[in-house]
Amino acid sequence: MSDSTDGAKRTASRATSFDVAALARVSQSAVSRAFTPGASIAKEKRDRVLEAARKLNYVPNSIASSLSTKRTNIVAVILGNLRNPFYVHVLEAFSQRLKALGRQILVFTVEPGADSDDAILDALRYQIDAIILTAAQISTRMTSICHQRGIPIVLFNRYIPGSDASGVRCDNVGGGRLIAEAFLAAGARSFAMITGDPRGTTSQDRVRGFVERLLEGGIRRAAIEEAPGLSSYDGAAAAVLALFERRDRPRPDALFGINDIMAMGAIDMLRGRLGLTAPRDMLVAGFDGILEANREPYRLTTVRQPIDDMVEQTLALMHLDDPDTPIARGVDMPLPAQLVWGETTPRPPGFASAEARAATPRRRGPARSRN
Amino acid sequence: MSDSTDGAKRTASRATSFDVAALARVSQSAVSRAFTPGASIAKEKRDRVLEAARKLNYVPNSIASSLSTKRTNIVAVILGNLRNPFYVHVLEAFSQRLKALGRQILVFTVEPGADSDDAILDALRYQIDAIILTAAQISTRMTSICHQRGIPIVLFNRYIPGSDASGVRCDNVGGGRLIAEAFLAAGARSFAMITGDPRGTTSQDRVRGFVERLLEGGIRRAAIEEAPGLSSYDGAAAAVLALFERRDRPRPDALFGINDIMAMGAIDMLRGRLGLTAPRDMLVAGFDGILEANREPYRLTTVRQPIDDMVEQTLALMHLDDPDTPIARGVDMPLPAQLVWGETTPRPPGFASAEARAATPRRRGPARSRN
DNA sequence: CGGCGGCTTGAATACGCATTCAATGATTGC
DNA sequence: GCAATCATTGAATGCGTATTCAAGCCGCCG
Repeated sequence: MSDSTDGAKRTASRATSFDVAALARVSQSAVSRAFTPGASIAKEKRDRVLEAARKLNYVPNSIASSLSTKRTNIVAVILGNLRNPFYVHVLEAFSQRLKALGRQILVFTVEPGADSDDAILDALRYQIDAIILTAAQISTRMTSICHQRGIPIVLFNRYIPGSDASGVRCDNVGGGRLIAEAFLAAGARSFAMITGDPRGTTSQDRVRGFVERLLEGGIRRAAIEEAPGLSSYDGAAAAVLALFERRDRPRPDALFGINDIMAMGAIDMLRGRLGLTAPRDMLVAGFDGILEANREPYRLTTVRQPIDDMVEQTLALMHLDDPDTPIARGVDMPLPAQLVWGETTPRPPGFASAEARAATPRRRGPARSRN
Repeated sequence: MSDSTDGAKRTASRATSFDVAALARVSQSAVSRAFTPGASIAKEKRDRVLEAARKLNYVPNSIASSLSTKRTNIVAVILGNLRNPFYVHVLEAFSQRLKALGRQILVFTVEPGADSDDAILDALRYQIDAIILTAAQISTRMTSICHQRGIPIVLFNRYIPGSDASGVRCDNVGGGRLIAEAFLAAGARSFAMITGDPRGTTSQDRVRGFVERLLEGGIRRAAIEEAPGLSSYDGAAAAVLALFERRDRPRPDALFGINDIMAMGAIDMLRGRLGLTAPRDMLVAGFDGILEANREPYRLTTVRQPIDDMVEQTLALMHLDDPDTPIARGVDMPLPAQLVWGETTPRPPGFASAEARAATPRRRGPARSRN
């Protein structure tokens, strides 16, 4: 375990391609070629190089490599809010896909509500090949700088009308409509929503779709309660309380949480403090389709975002493999959203049979092990 | 929004320090100095440089900088399992602290149970300044390579006896004892544990402390059920079922989930499928002290890991600011763990008063029935 | 048998910045 | 008033790799 040079300072002895070249009795070029797939080098010589590299524990220096190739194979992922499991799932999905593509991830977390300009500037210093932006504001100055530098930047789960940056998201308006429809089908009469950060089209679109569909059903009013402190479990819980303190309106019998984590906060507040259970005392629905919302205490009716498809589209927009492709500007790519029936709304007769559910074990079925 | 060169290919026009120097009529050295805090440069000249840089949208190239300084200011964080919110909180904590220290994070996710050697090699290519390893195996060959290269590597929430790598963790044995003690104080007679990955000292130590303390209390047996598919919510749920199918032992009246997420899975399975509620039908406790376990459906009694202290110790071990300090080898740094009373165990008389709880709203108030 | 194209190879160079070194001008101390 | 110290400056060099370029080598076709 402990070698001879025990108390040694950090000797920082890192073999370079020249060291390997010397040991293998070849040129440095040959070493470089040995580690470059598809490079022109005789098989026998490559083996000799790899052998020498192994002996020296040689690890190619990607930093130096990046300096000449002008590609780092690093993608920046800027996250706003890891308190919402949705974005954790998003990070996981990107991590998995980018690993498969041989890319690294530089993560940035930004205070929810703060703008992401600083994070983007940090990212640019590292010459990242692309930027994925979730849940954060961005200035047009930044998008313009990125374009000037040839860095693709894709907004995930949001879009900014008129912006140069492209965005991948789901059909939030349509999703909001699905929830309204489910509520109407269940015979609800009085409606409420809990929203988080009112900036951003994601939230607005969901509200719009919801209200729009209610209108078509003849419902002209819906209470909209904005949670304090932006989107969060706790904010939603507080918003539910506030909603119940309003005496000017009838108590709602259907509650739409703008995302699952807030719907969960609402459900817990309803049950724990107000003694109300869904769907008996109130219908509840969320949005996102996160794993956690399908667990026993919630079984939330929600709209599932097609994360995997969204991730794939995001990667496609970035053209990581052919950097010379012109960057797509201002593309808005909405993907279809799908209603997932849980148990916080009664299921209408037509939907009584088995439904596709979120990617968790069959509800109440024999639990399977894989996670 | 759209400038004149609309359909332009990726022009990749990035100003260099030479461009800035030319515009500011100074040498490239001056530009470098203008961006280096503490460098010797006249204030007036620096301003001139910064002005020119602004005009050109100049962003210093950290890659090139790293090549000469041999420091990237990047720290690799290797994560095993983002399905467990504990590690999400850990990532958040590191992200926040490292941002404050001006460092970037390169994240790697590793399949739970897989070894992390590949991720480490990838990290080394990027000349990261340090490695933080959570929830993953590591070979002695890797630790040795890291040491040879002068890269500090710190294991988070685990340690490997006899390894060169240092580790920061909490006192898992002591924590396990605390849970046993809480169960004993509540008068439990028959005990069970649900464990995940049996490799790794973290899980073993918790089991050991638990069993050890039970022995001291005169209890000689405890059922240990290993969840299929390693540590996970679903695995724990399955393990609970398996536990109840064992007819050879009395049904346990106290259940220790090796971590909170598994305890949550157990609680949901008990309640949803077996109709059992904690603490009425069974005492339940977990370990970690995650936010989620203190929500309404759980209110879990658990042992809180001092994440912030652990993060701080981890950073201290890495000596990011003085790279010439010899790397600490094989340090094992256990921090004290603290019992957090929830509602899944009865609180003994002495603890009836207010306790420090996790940061969520006060547990249920007067349950008003508004109907 | 001559020539041509394809595959390998190594020397040299570029990538963008930090830093060393020597020189200059400015300032202080005596 | 002069020497000595100090702050500021630019030219030059190095960091580790990829890539270009020209040269060497081989086999193959006509």
